[in-house]
Amino acid sequence: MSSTPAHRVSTGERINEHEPAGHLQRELRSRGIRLTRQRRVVLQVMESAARHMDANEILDGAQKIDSDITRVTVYRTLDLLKRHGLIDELDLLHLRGHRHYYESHGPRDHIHVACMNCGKVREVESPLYEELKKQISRDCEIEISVSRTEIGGICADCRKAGVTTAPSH
Amino acid sequence: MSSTPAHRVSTGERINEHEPAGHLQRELRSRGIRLTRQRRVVLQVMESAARHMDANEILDGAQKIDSDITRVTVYRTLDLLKRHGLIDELDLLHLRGHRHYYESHGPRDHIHVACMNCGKVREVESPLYEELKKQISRDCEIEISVSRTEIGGICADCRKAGVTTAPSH
DNA sequence: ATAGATGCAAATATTTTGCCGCCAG
DNA sequence: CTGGCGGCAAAATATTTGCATCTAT
Repeated sequence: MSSTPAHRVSTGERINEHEPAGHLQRELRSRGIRLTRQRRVVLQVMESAARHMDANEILDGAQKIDSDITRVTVYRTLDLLKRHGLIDELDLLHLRGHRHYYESHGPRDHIHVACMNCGKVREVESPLYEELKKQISRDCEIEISVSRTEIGGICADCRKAGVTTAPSH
Repeated sequence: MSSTPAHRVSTGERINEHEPAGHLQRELRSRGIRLTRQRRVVLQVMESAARHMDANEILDGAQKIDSDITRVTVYRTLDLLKRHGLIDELDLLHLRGHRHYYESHGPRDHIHVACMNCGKVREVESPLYEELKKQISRDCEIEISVSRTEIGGICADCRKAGVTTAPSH
Protein backbone atom coordinates (compact mmCIF):
# COMPACT_ATOMS: atom_id res chain seq x y z
CA MET A 1 0.00 0.00 0.00
CA SER A 2 2.00 2.98 1.26
CA SER A 3 5.52 3.28 0.00
CA THR A 4 7.21 4.78 3.06
CA PRO A 5 7.58 2.59 6.12
CA ALA A 6 6.03 4.10 9.22
CA HIS A 7 8.94 3.02 11.35
CA ARG A 8 12.69 2.99 11.22
CA VAL A 9 14.43 -0.23 10.38
CA SER A 10 17.98 -1.04 11.24
CA THR A 11 19.08 -3.99 9.27
CA GLY A 12 21.90 -6.45 8.86
CA GLU A 13 24.01 -8.53 11.14
CA ARG A 14 23.32 -6.34 14.13
CA ILE A 15 25.75 -3.50 14.13
CA ASN A 16 25.47 -1.83 17.46
CA GLU A 17 24.99 1.63 16.12
CA HIS A 18 22.90 2.89 18.95
CA GLU A 19 25.44 3.36 21.65
CA PRO A 20 28.79 5.04 21.89
CA ALA A 21 31.66 2.65 22.50
CA GLY A 22 32.49 2.27 26.15
CA HIS A 23 28.93 2.87 27.21
CA LEU A 24 28.74 -0.12 29.50
CA GLN A 25 32.08 0.62 31.06
CA ARG A 26 31.06 4.19 31.76
CA GLU A 27 27.79 3.06 33.29
CA LEU A 28 29.53 0.70 35.66
CA ARG A 29 32.09 3.25 36.67
CA SER A 30 29.40 5.80 37.41
CA ARG A 31 27.81 3.31 39.74
CA GLY A 32 31.02 2.80 41.58
CA ILE A 33 31.47 -0.76 40.41
CA ARG A 34 34.94 -2.15 40.29
CA LEU A 35 36.34 -2.36 36.77
CA THR A 36 38.68 -5.28 36.56
CA ARG A 37 40.81 -6.23 33.61
CA GLN A 38 38.45 -9.14 32.87
CA ARG A 39 35.33 -7.07 33.01
CA ARG A 40 36.77 -4.55 30.64
CA VAL A 41 37.45 -7.28 28.12
CA VAL A 42 33.99 -8.80 28.38
CA LEU A 43 32.35 -5.41 27.98
CA GLN A 44 34.51 -4.64 24.99
CA VAL A 45 33.56 -7.90 23.33
CA MET A 46 29.87 -7.26 23.86
CA GLU A 47 30.03 -3.70 22.62
CA SER A 48 31.90 -4.51 19.48
CA ALA A 49 29.79 -7.53 18.65
CA ALA A 50 28.47 -7.61 15.12
CA ARG A 51 25.64 -9.85 16.18
CA HIS A 52 23.89 -11.22 19.21
CA MET A 53 26.17 -13.51 21.13
CA ASP A 54 25.54 -16.24 23.63
CA ALA A 55 27.67 -16.81 26.71
CA ASN A 56 29.95 -19.19 24.88
CA GLU A 57 30.60 -16.81 22.02
CA ILE A 58 31.32 -14.02 24.45
CA LEU A 59 33.80 -16.29 26.20
CA ASP A 60 35.50 -17.11 22.91
CA GLY A 61 35.76 -13.48 21.98
CA ALA A 62 37.09 -12.54 25.37
CA GLN A 63 39.70 -15.28 25.34
CA LYS A 64 40.97 -14.10 22.00
CA ILE A 65 41.88 -10.85 23.72
CA ASP A 66 42.94 -12.27 27.04
CA SER A 67 43.25 -16.02 27.22
CA ASP A 68 43.03 -16.05 31.02
CA ILE A 69 39.37 -15.20 31.14
CA THR A 70 37.18 -18.03 32.32
CA ARG A 71 33.64 -19.04 31.61
CA VAL A 72 32.65 -18.35 35.19
CA THR A 73 33.75 -14.77 34.93
CA VAL A 74 31.71 -14.31 31.80
CA TYR A 75 28.60 -15.62 33.54
CA ARG A 76 29.24 -13.50 36.60
CA THR A 77 29.74 -10.40 34.51
CA LEU A 78 26.59 -11.07 32.51
CA ASP A 79 24.75 -11.48 35.75
CA LEU A 80 26.10 -8.21 37.04
CA LEU A 81 25.00 -6.38 33.92
CA LYS A 82 21.58 -7.98 34.06
CA ARG A 83 21.09 -6.99 37.68
CA HIS A 84 21.89 -3.43 36.77
CA GLY A 85 19.56 -3.49 33.84
CA LEU A 86 22.32 -2.75 31.36
CA ILE A 87 21.78 -5.74 29.11
CA ASP A 88 18.86 -7.80 27.91
CA GLU A 89 18.72 -11.53 27.73
CA LEU A 90 17.02 -12.86 24.61
CA ASP A 91 16.33 -16.30 23.36
CA LEU A 92 15.51 -15.26 19.79
CA LEU A 93 12.60 -17.69 19.62
CA HIS A 94 14.91 -20.62 20.34
CA LEU A 95 15.84 -20.66 16.69
CA ARG A 96 19.17 -22.22 17.46
CA GLY A 97 18.56 -24.26 20.55
CA HIS A 98 18.11 -23.07 24.06
CA ARG A 99 20.94 -20.66 24.57
CA HIS A 100 20.48 -17.11 25.60
CA TYR A 101 21.70 -14.14 23.70
CA TYR A 102 22.78 -10.88 25.21
CA GLU A 103 22.69 -7.34 24.02
CA SER A 104 23.48 -4.11 25.74
CA HIS A 105 20.28 -2.20 25.47
CA GLY A 106 20.26 1.36 24.35
CA PRO A 107 17.78 4.05 25.20
CA ARG A 108 15.33 2.83 22.61
CA ASP A 109 13.43 -0.37 22.71
CA HIS A 110 13.34 -2.47 19.60
CA ILE A 111 11.71 -5.56 18.22
CA HIS A 112 13.73 -8.52 17.01
CA VAL A 113 12.61 -9.87 13.69
CA ALA A 114 14.28 -13.14 12.80
CA CYS A 115 14.19 -15.31 9.72
CA MET A 116 13.68 -18.84 10.90
CA ASN A 117 15.48 -20.19 7.87
CA CYS A 118 18.63 -18.14 7.40
CA GLY A 119 18.78 -16.84 10.95
CA LYS A 120 19.17 -13.21 10.04
CA VAL A 121 17.93 -10.89 12.77
CA ARG A 122 16.71 -7.37 12.17
CA GLU A 123 16.09 -4.82 14.84
CA VAL A 124 13.05 -2.67 14.35
CA GLU A 125 11.72 0.34 16.17
CA SER A 126 8.13 1.37 15.84
CA PRO A 127 5.94 4.10 17.29
CA LEU A 128 3.14 1.57 17.18
CA TYR A 129 5.07 -0.58 19.61
CA GLU A 130 5.50 2.31 21.99
CA GLU A 131 1.80 2.97 21.78
CA LEU A 132 1.03 -0.66 22.47
CA LYS A 133 3.12 -0.60 25.60
CA LYS A 134 1.42 2.55 26.79
CA GLN A 135 -1.95 1.00 26.26
CA ILE A 136 -1.02 -2.12 28.15
CA SER A 137 0.50 -0.13 30.95
CA ARG A 138 -2.72 1.80 31.27
CA ASP A 139 -5.14 -1.09 31.01
CA CYS A 140 -3.20 -3.50 33.18
CA GLU A 141 -2.16 -0.79 35.60
CA ILE A 142 1.40 -1.99 35.39
CA GLU A 143 4.55 0.07 35.55
CA ILE A 144 6.55 -1.45 32.72
CA SER A 145 10.27 -1.92 33.18
CA VAL A 146 11.08 -4.62 30.64
CA SER A 147 9.59 -5.55 27.33
CA ARG A 148 10.60 -8.00 24.72
CA THR A 149 9.13 -8.76 21.34
CA GLU A 150 10.49 -11.39 19.03
CA ILE A 151 8.98 -12.17 15.67
CA GLY A 152 9.87 -15.09 13.47
CA GLY A 153 9.07 -15.98 9.94
CA ILE A 154 10.57 -16.46 6.52
CA CYS A 155 12.25 -13.51 4.93
CA ALA A 156 11.83 -12.42 1.33
CA ASP A 157 15.17 -13.87 0.25
CA CYS A 158 14.42 -17.29 1.65
CA ARG A 159 10.94 -17.30 0.15
CA LYS A 160 12.43 -16.60 -3.24
CA ALA A 161 14.71 -19.55 -2.68
CA GLY A 162 11.65 -21.69 -2.17
CA VAL A 163 11.66 -22.12 1.59
CA THR A 164 8.25 -22.68 3.11
CA THR A 165 7.08 -22.36 6.67
CA ALA A 166 5.89 -25.93 6.95
CA PRO A 167 6.76 -27.92 10.07
CA SER A 168 9.82 -30.11 9.85
CA HIS A 169 8.78 -33.69 10.53
CA MET B 1 -8.18 9.16 30.05
CA SER B 2 -10.66 6.86 28.30
CA SER B 3 -12.61 4.57 30.54
CA THR B 4 -13.04 1.55 28.29
CA PRO B 5 -9.98 -0.52 27.47
CA ALA B 6 -9.41 -0.90 23.76
CA HIS B 7 -8.50 -4.54 24.18
CA ARG B 8 -9.71 -7.60 25.96
CA VAL B 9 -7.89 -8.71 29.05
CA SER B 10 -7.96 -12.19 30.44
CA THR B 11 -6.62 -12.22 33.92
CA GLY B 12 -5.64 -14.56 36.69
CA GLU B 13 -3.56 -17.65 37.00
CA ARG B 14 -3.90 -18.50 33.35
CA ILE B 15 -7.08 -20.40 32.84
CA ASN B 16 -6.95 -21.82 29.39
CA GLU B 17 -10.31 -20.57 28.29
CA HIS B 18 -9.45 -20.17 24.68
CA GLU B 19 -9.49 -23.71 23.44
CA PRO B 20 -11.87 -26.59 23.69
CA ALA B 21 -10.52 -29.50 25.66
CA GLY B 22 -8.85 -32.07 23.48
CA HIS B 23 -7.75 -29.52 20.95
CA LEU B 24 -4.16 -30.72 20.80
CA GLN B 25 -5.18 -34.32 20.58
CA ARG B 26 -7.52 -33.57 17.71
CA GLU B 27 -4.84 -31.63 15.90
CA LEU B 28 -2.38 -34.45 16.12
CA ARG B 29 -4.91 -37.01 15.01
CA SER B 30 -5.85 -34.91 12.02
CA ARG B 31 -2.21 -34.89 11.01
CA GLY B 32 -2.03 -38.64 11.19
CA ILE B 33 0.28 -38.63 14.17
CA ARG B 34 0.29 -41.63 16.43
CA LEU B 35 -1.54 -41.06 19.69
CA THR B 36 0.06 -43.14 22.36
CA ARG B 37 -1.15 -43.52 25.90
CA GLN B 38 1.73 -41.33 27.11
CA ARG B 39 1.09 -38.59 24.63
CA ARG B 40 -2.55 -38.45 25.58
CA VAL B 41 -1.61 -37.92 29.20
CA VAL B 42 0.92 -35.19 28.46
CA LEU B 43 -1.57 -33.37 26.25
CA GLN B 44 -4.22 -33.63 28.90
CA VAL B 45 -1.92 -32.17 31.51
CA MET B 46 -1.03 -29.24 29.30
CA GLU B 47 -4.60 -28.52 28.35
CA SER B 48 -5.92 -28.57 31.87
CA ALA B 49 -3.07 -26.48 33.27
CA ALA B 50 -4.16 -23.53 35.34
CA ARG B 51 -0.89 -21.79 34.63
CA HIS B 52 2.19 -21.95 32.46
CA MET B 53 4.19 -25.05 33.22
CA ASP B 54 7.79 -25.95 32.60
CA ALA B 55 8.92 -29.40 31.49
CA ASN B 56 9.37 -30.56 35.04
CA GLU B 57 5.91 -29.51 36.13
CA ILE B 58 4.42 -31.20 33.11
CA LEU B 59 6.28 -34.36 34.04
CA ASP B 60 4.97 -34.19 37.60
CA GLY B 61 1.44 -33.70 36.41
CA ALA B 62 1.72 -36.53 33.94
CA GLN B 63 3.14 -38.92 36.49
CA LYS B 64 0.26 -38.23 38.82
CA ILE B 65 -1.97 -39.67 36.15
CA ASP B 66 0.33 -42.38 34.88
CA SER B 67 3.45 -42.99 36.91
CA ASP B 68 5.20 -44.74 34.02
CA ILE B 69 5.74 -41.61 32.00
CA THR B 70 9.35 -40.54 31.80
CA ARG B 71 11.01 -37.20 31.47
CA VAL B 72 12.34 -38.15 28.07
CA THR B 73 8.86 -38.73 26.74
CA VAL B 74 7.78 -35.34 27.99
CA TYR B 75 10.64 -33.66 26.18
CA ARG B 76 10.01 -35.63 23.04
CA THR B 77 6.33 -34.78 23.10
CA LEU B 78 7.04 -31.11 23.68
CA ASP B 79 9.41 -31.21 20.76
CA LEU B 80 6.78 -32.83 18.58
CA LEU B 81 4.25 -30.16 19.46
CA LYS B 82 6.76 -27.40 18.86
CA ARG B 83 7.69 -28.75 15.46
CA HIS B 84 4.04 -28.76 14.52
CA GLY B 85 3.53 -25.27 15.80
CA LEU B 86 0.93 -26.34 18.33
CA ILE B 87 2.63 -24.94 21.39
CA ASP B 88 4.74 -21.93 22.22
CA GLU B 89 7.85 -21.95 24.30
CA LEU B 90 8.12 -18.96 26.60
CA ASP B 91 10.69 -17.87 29.08
CA LEU B 92 8.51 -15.25 30.74
CA LEU B 93 11.40 -12.82 30.92
CA HIS B 94 13.43 -15.27 33.02
CA LEU B 95 11.53 -14.15 36.06
CA ARG B 96 12.07 -17.49 37.73
CA GLY B 97 15.39 -18.60 36.37
CA HIS B 98 16.06 -20.06 32.99
CA ARG B 99 13.37 -22.63 32.55
CA HIS B 100 11.03 -22.65 29.62
CA TYR B 101 7.31 -22.56 29.88
CA TYR B 102 4.91 -24.10 27.45
CA GLU B 103 1.43 -23.21 26.39
CA SER B 104 -0.77 -24.58 23.69
CA HIS B 105 -1.51 -21.62 21.56
CA GLY B 106 -4.99 -20.89 20.40
CA PRO B 107 -6.07 -19.13 17.28
CA ARG B 108 -5.45 -15.75 18.84
CA ASP B 109 -2.09 -14.39 19.69
CA HIS B 110 -1.63 -12.74 23.04
CA ILE B 111 0.88 -10.78 24.99
CA HIS B 112 2.20 -11.96 28.33
CA VAL B 113 2.24 -9.29 30.98
CA ALA B 114 4.07 -10.35 34.10
CA CYS B 115 4.57 -8.71 37.45
CA MET B 116 8.23 -9.07 38.29
CA ASN B 117 7.47 -8.98 41.97
CA CYS B 118 4.51 -11.29 42.58
CA GLY B 119 4.92 -13.30 39.40
CA LYS B 120 1.35 -12.96 38.25
CA VAL B 121 0.98 -13.33 34.50
CA ARG B 122 -1.84 -11.83 32.52
CA GLU B 123 -2.63 -12.64 28.94
CA VAL B 124 -3.66 -9.72 26.83
CA GLU B 125 -4.99 -9.44 23.32
CA SER B 126 -4.84 -6.20 21.42
CA PRO B 127 -5.80 -5.04 17.94
CA LEU B 128 -2.84 -2.73 18.16
CA TYR B 129 -0.58 -5.75 18.43
CA GLU B 130 -2.12 -7.28 15.34
CA GLU B 131 -1.57 -4.04 13.51
CA LEU B 132 2.03 -3.88 14.63
CA LYS B 133 2.68 -7.35 13.27
CA LYS B 134 1.10 -6.44 9.96
CA GLN B 135 3.25 -3.38 9.71
CA ILE B 136 6.40 -5.30 10.43
CA SER B 137 5.46 -8.02 8.01
CA ARG B 138 5.00 -5.40 5.34
CA ASP B 139 8.08 -3.35 6.02
CA CYS B 140 10.44 -6.25 6.60
CA GLU B 141 8.88 -8.32 3.84
CA ILE B 142 8.67 -11.23 6.19
CA GLU B 143 6.01 -13.90 6.34
CA ILE B 144 5.41 -14.10 10.08
CA SER B 145 4.80 -17.49 11.62
CA VAL B 146 5.70 -16.92 15.26
CA SER B 147 5.51 -13.92 17.49
CA ARG B 148 6.13 -13.46 21.13
CA THR B 149 5.77 -10.45 23.36
CA GLU B 150 6.54 -10.46 27.03
CA ILE B 151 6.21 -7.42 29.20
CA GLY B 152 7.41 -7.09 32.75
CA GLY B 153 6.88 -4.53 35.44
CA ILE B 154 5.33 -3.98 38.80
CA CYS B 155 1.59 -4.42 39.08
CA ALA B 156 -0.75 -2.06 40.90
CA ASP B 157 -1.07 -4.34 43.91
CA CYS B 158 2.66 -4.60 44.44
CA ARG B 159 3.13 -0.86 43.98
CA LYS B 160 0.59 -0.26 46.70
CA ALA B 161 2.62 -2.59 48.87
CA GLY B 162 5.62 -0.35 48.29
CA VAL B 163 7.62 -2.44 45.84
CA THR B 164 9.88 -0.48 43.53
CA THR B 165 11.58 -1.46 40.32
CA ALA B 166 15.13 -0.68 41.45
CA PRO B 167 17.92 -3.14 40.58
CA SER B 168 18.88 -5.63 43.25
CA HIS B 169 22.55 -5.18 44.12
C1' DA C 1 3.49 -56.22 9.95
C1' DT C 2 6.03 -52.24 10.68
C1' DA C 3 7.10 -47.47 11.15
C1' DG C 4 7.44 -45.04 14.74
C1' DA C 5 7.21 -44.59 20.16
C1' DT C 6 8.93 -45.42 24.64
C1' DG C 7 12.38 -46.46 28.44
C1' DC C 8 16.77 -46.64 30.18
C1' DA C 9 21.18 -44.95 30.74
C1' DA C 10 24.44 -42.02 29.51
C1' DA C 11 26.05 -38.06 27.11
C1' DT C 12 25.69 -32.95 26.37
C1' DA C 13 24.85 -28.41 27.39
C1' DT C 14 24.19 -24.66 30.30
C1' DT C 15 24.50 -22.18 34.48
C1' DT C 16 25.60 -21.82 39.42
C1' DT C 17 28.31 -22.34 43.77
C1' DG C 18 32.03 -22.93 47.47
C1' DC C 19 36.32 -21.81 48.61
C1' DC C 20 40.59 -19.43 48.55
C1' DG C 21 44.08 -16.46 46.88
C1' DC C 22 44.44 -11.86 44.51
C1' DC C 23 43.85 -7.09 42.99
C1' DA C 24 41.34 -2.43 42.22
C1' DG C 25 40.41 1.42 44.60
C1' DC D 1 44.56 -2.47 53.37
C1' DT D 2 40.47 -4.88 52.42
C1' DG D 3 36.17 -6.18 50.42
C1' DG D 4 34.88 -7.41 46.35
C1' DC D 5 36.56 -10.30 42.31
C1' DG D 6 38.46 -14.16 39.54
C1' DG D 7 39.97 -19.00 39.08
C1' DC D 8 39.38 -23.74 39.89
C1' DA D 9 36.73 -27.66 40.52
C1' DA D 10 32.58 -29.51 41.25
C1' DA D 11 27.58 -29.33 41.64
C1' DA D 12 23.14 -28.40 39.95
C1' DT D 13 19.97 -27.98 36.10
C1' DA D 14 18.28 -28.70 31.74
C1' DT D 15 18.03 -31.12 27.50
C1' DT D 16 19.37 -34.62 24.00
C1' DT D 17 20.78 -39.16 22.07
C1' DG D 18 21.79 -44.33 21.12
C1' DC D 19 19.86 -48.42 21.30
C1' DA D 20 16.81 -52.25 22.34
C1' DT D 21 11.98 -53.12 22.94
C1' DC D 22 7.23 -52.39 22.44
C1' DT D 23 2.76 -50.67 20.26
C1' DA D 24 -0.70 -47.90 17.55
C1' DT D 25 -2.41 -48.20 13.33
